[in-house]
Amino acid sequence: MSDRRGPAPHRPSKGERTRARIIDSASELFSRSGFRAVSLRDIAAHAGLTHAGLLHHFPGKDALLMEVLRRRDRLDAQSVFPGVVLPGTPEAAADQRLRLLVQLVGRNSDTPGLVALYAKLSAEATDEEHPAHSYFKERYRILRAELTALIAAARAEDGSAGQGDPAVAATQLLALMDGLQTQWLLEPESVSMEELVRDFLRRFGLDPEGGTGASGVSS
Amino acid sequence: MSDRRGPAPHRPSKGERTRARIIDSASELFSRSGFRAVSLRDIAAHAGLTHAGLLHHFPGKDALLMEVLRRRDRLDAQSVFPGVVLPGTPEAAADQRLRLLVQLVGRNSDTPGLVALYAKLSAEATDEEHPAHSYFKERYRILRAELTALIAAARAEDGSAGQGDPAVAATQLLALMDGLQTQWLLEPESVSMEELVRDFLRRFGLDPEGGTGASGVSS
DNA sequence: GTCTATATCGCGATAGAC
DNA sequence: GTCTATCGCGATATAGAC
Repeated sequence: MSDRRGPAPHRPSKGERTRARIIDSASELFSRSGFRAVSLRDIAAHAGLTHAGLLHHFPGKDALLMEVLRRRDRLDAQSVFPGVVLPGTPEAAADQRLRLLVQLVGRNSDTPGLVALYAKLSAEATDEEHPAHSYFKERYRILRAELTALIAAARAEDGSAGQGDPAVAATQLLALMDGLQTQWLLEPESVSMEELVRDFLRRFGLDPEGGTGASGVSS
Repeated sequence: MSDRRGPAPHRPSKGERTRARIIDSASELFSRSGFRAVSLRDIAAHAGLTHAGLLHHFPGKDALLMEVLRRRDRLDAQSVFPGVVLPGTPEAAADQRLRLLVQLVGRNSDTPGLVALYAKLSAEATDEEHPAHSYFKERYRILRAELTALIAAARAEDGSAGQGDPAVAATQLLALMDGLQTQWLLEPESVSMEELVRDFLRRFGLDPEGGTGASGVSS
């Protein structure tokens, strides 16, 4: 009954603000040290309450993890695959979206903590029993499908058809991005993720342009 | 002295046999459930002693892990990079060794437990403080160097020079193999690691032959 | 040299007071 | 909505029995 306007900005209650603070803290600590190494007590202390207080807002550590993951994925996907996040959103031209993808890879170099978290989690989550198992399974399924469509569209655009199965290229591209993260985390100076992904795309006749000409490896 | 012949086969003492039994048990359990999920008590029980007894032979869980890793790496490297394991060993032709590499990728599909262990460990080990950090750093450095030399040699053999920097291809190939493992562990039916690696090599003008013609992805 | 028993710690989780 | 108190569990450290 107040005089609010606009599409329900939803003023947060105290509980909702606490919840958000907890997710922020969890995201930061998980990014810094991984899932297993961080305790609920650590997160709670960082957010300014006790671990029992935290458990009032989330049923358990696993549920908290999922919230952190979902928030990050949602933000990342928004730029390259807007249609997945908000169905019906018009998508940019394929070659423009390929550029965005390469940029996203480059931007990941600014948050090594989060990159490491994903690397650890996607490995941990290969266990059937891991709380995030089905989440990652679904995530890869969607990413493969979206990348396949993106590659097919990019080829249709510049007329270079028949360079092999787009699904094969998509699976390889996804694997390349994942694998480069491990090498880059171990030795950031020696591996330029962005340049190596760009080179890979060029080899598939998908030139995302804007390259610097650097080789992508040193040492 | 006895009438032994040959290069000192070194008859094992009781302690050495216990040590070997422990490494066997650790290898099996780590492969089945990963590093974190297996306790020293589990390993000790499997090897027929208590966890404190085990700690008499190894200073800690980490040291035990390293023994398991070294043994596996040594066996794998022997086929593709014999020169690294036994310096001075003559190496087969490059194109023959590429075939061995692809076969090794295919053979990994028979031991999902070990593949999962490596995936988890290489992610965990990106932390500076992880006990296996420098081991993995060195491992990737060596693998990149050896793969670079192998690719360069293969190109020299069949006369197809100037297809781009071999070091770039080597880094990408290594990343591809790692990344494919994650996807394959999550959904084995949908990802054929061997075929996707073969396809990648073909695209670089390095045809390891013997392919089946299957696409490497389904679903 | 080989191993066991015991003690201590920090974890995730729950119950109930305020 | 947050606290204190407490549970059972697994990892780790040490003292000392065989």
